[in-house]
Amino acid sequence: MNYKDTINLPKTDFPMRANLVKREPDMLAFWDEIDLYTRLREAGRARKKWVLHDGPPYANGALHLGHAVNKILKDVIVKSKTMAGYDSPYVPGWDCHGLPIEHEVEKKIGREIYRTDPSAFRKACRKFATEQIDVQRNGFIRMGVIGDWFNPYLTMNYETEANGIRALARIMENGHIMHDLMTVYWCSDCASALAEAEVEFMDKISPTVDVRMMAIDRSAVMQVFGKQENDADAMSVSAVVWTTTAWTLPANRAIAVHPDFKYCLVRCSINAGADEYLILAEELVASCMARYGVGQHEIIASASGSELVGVEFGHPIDKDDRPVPTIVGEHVTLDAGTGLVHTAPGHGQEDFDLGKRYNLEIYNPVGPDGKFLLDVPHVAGLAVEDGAKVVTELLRSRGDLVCSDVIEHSYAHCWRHKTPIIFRATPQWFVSMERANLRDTALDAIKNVQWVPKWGEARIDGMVRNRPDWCLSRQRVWGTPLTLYTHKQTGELHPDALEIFERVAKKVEQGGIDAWFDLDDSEFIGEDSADYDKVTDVLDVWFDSGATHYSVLDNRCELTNPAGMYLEGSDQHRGWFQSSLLVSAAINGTAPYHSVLTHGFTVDGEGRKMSKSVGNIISPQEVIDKLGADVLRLWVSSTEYEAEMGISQEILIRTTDSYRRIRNTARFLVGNLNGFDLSDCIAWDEMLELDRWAVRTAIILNGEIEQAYESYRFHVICQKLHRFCIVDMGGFYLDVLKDRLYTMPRDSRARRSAQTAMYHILEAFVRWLAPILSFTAEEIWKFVPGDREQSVFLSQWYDGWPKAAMSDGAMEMDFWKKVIEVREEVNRQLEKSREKGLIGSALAADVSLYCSDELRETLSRLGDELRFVTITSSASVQPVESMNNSAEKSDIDGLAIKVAKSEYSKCIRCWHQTPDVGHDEQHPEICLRCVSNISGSGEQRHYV
RNA sequence: GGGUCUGUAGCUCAGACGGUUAGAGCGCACCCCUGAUAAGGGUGAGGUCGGGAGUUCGACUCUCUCCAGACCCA
Repeated sequence: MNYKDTINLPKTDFPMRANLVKREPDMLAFWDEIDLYTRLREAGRARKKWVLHDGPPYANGALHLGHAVNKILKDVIVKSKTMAGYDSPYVPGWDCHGLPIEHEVEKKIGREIYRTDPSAFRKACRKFATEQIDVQRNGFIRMGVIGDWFNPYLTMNYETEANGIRALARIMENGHIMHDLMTVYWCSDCASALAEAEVEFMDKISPTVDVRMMAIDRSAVMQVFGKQENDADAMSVSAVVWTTTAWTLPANRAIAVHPDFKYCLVRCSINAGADEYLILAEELVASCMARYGVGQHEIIASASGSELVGVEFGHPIDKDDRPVPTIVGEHVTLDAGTGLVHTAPGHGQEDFDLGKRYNLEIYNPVGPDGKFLLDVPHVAGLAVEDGAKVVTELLRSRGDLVCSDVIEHSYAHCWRHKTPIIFRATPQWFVSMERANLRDTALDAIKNVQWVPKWGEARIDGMVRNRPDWCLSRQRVWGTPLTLYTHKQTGELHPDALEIFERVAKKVEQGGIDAWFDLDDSEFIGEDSADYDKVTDVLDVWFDSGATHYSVLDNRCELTNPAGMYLEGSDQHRGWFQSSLLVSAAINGTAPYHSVLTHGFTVDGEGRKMSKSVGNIISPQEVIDKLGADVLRLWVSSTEYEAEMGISQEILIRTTDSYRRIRNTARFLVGNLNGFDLSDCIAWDEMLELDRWAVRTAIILNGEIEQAYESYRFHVICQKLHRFCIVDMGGFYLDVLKDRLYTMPRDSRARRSAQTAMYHILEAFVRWLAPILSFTAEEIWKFVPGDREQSVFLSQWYDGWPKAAMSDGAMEMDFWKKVIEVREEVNRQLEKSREKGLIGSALAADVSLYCSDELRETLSRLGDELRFVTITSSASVQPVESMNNSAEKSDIDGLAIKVAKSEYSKCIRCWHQTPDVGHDEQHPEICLRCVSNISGSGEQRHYV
């Protein structure tokens, strides 16, 4: 007789080899076929909503790991919320306007069209963005992210564009918008402002000038230096400033000094003239004297920069007509020049900031074409470079040019024209942080948000507290327009500004942002168009995305504002979280989200950021193509996301190992449930104790996992899952179970009991996996016995546990805990015997346990079934007193163990070595237990 | 230079309130099994908790400082 045929081995079509790379696309096709996203929405109709609002990735470029981390974390959360019983719609978005796309398009269709036909240019941008979205969408779908992929929100959708305009209207209505000057990079050839990204630094040879600015009140200056008027000998006293941009001298409005530097009063003769006093930084006196060609000089006195503050000097161009104050500038250095810095607030960022701080005039006499305005004396109509020459000559003729020279330095240039850029203070539109208390409103709103991790709150709080007003306007073409009209003479906004927003929005809804640029002004302001200028600026792209709670959440009925969660990388505290907060606070006075979760950036195995030059970049595509999306998802989920997320080949190998173990555990469960029907389930009271332990263990873990999903601690889930597979299942329960499953009659109570437990465990297990290992879970789902939803995602956390299993089972659990400890000690002794060559398989051994009374009482409960726990041919419990010296003490008090090689022959069916093998004439090679199991009523089990 | 973080065995992670020989799984080494088999089981060796200083009877856990790394600014 071939006893092998009488054994119930696991059998399943569920493959051991995952072959995810091939199988995952099939699963995607399945989800597509059953229209999973729609089915989920139908299923969620009556449920409470929980909305994760997607932060729109920029619609340009290949997906990198950062994208993958972000979208997968979102997907895990949305899926877990769905399985927790919420309706959790996910509408992906894309950020479509803005500079990077303009640049890409410029590369494709050339630079000219941008200026000659902005309308065609915008069209090309729209087309480009659409193509990029297609590529990125496919990538995200391949990762197993479930969402409304073919009905996403795009910031360039006509309706979204229109709603962006309306959002701006609400903000203006609430008094947050202001018009003010700000310095911008400016290219005279482009005749437009440049974004930071359009500026490149190149070496440039610039003329430099050292300019004398005469003290208005000589005696006051002398006093600062501790000198009396009569000490001065009536010699002139001047500050000397140095600059590489002589053309900015007409706009001079201050001299900046460092408060901590020492400044000297130097007596010398310049250009063979009469002796005079110059003020120079102490450390630079020598180099200046050398540069000026002065041999003899005398340092008369010195004073600190802070003492000089407030002293007035004559303007370098306007001379006596315009006194210029000395102010504090922390940015002043001693690298070059004189230590006294010519400050023109209309022509530089730092100068502008100082100008704001000291309430100086922000004077910009240079037009968009890079030429001086016609009302500027001396240089009217000249290009700045020519202006510089005229200014220099003027200074020379007046004797105020102390020295002129050239210098080679790194200077900002337009990346298109390679022309040196200039700074121009130009009127821009701002969201004011103070005008209508936006800063305070936002800071308050921050307190009402749950920040995950907690320190996110301090981070964004600090940023909002210290940020400047938000400059909204950009001199670009591909963006949501600032739909304003200003009066040609007064510069005032059109009185109907708020209504105009709505008029424009209506048109934009029909024809996109081009409606604003292309339609005649009379469409919007009728006859007034003669008196008003249309603002042609577009909005900062951060406004587009920052307004999506208004433009998208408020306008799609499946979504909610505020959202349940925003989730992005930690760079977005400054980016999207903040722009969204400010827009929402400006409109509604509240945050647009209940919670904000941030994750770290991906880094390599050494914790360094990924970069081309280091060559440590791993792309999501590469992982998916080699290992599968589920492995990528497992990596994302098993990595703690609060700090940096490390990835390397080794880490991916470990992740794959872990994946395989999880998969095989599922496969073993499935294989042993082959042919199992729900009607085969055994009642809780009828189940063997070990199986009840297993179910209770799973129930405890189930609670922990649900809790971990709820608190977004996915790496903990991965650890617990893995440990469960290895320690609780493979290392104990399933190993012990094999004898019962394989050798007992197919439909025996004991075997069905095991299957009942395995069935419940599998039901829970597949759900634990689903949010993370979505493809694999769905694959397993089809192998779980019983009728069920078409997709695991249409189910919820498992609650089909036997009712009685939920009751207190602490006593039983304690008992098994002890049994497991004993088993571990037995294993240790078995291993020693193996090392000695005494046994190989544990079934070759008989073990004797010499126990204290207490332990003996515990273990003897299992009777003859103890041997199934130890997986040995026999396991006897003896009193300690009967122990002989061949027993080994264990780490457990009151337990010693003796292992002996069994002398009985091996039952070829169950492999146990027992004295009764061959006692049945008909079955000379097997034990009586097996005889009963194949031809009798079957053995009885109560515990194991 | 500033702000917000991170640094526990080769890898991924645990370690309220400071208090016994710092835990787990993987990997590794060795062994077993061949009825989960491109699987499974067992045993074992690995950290003094980034470095240093301090507070304390006592610190991985508190303070300071240094180093390395990340993000955001300057």
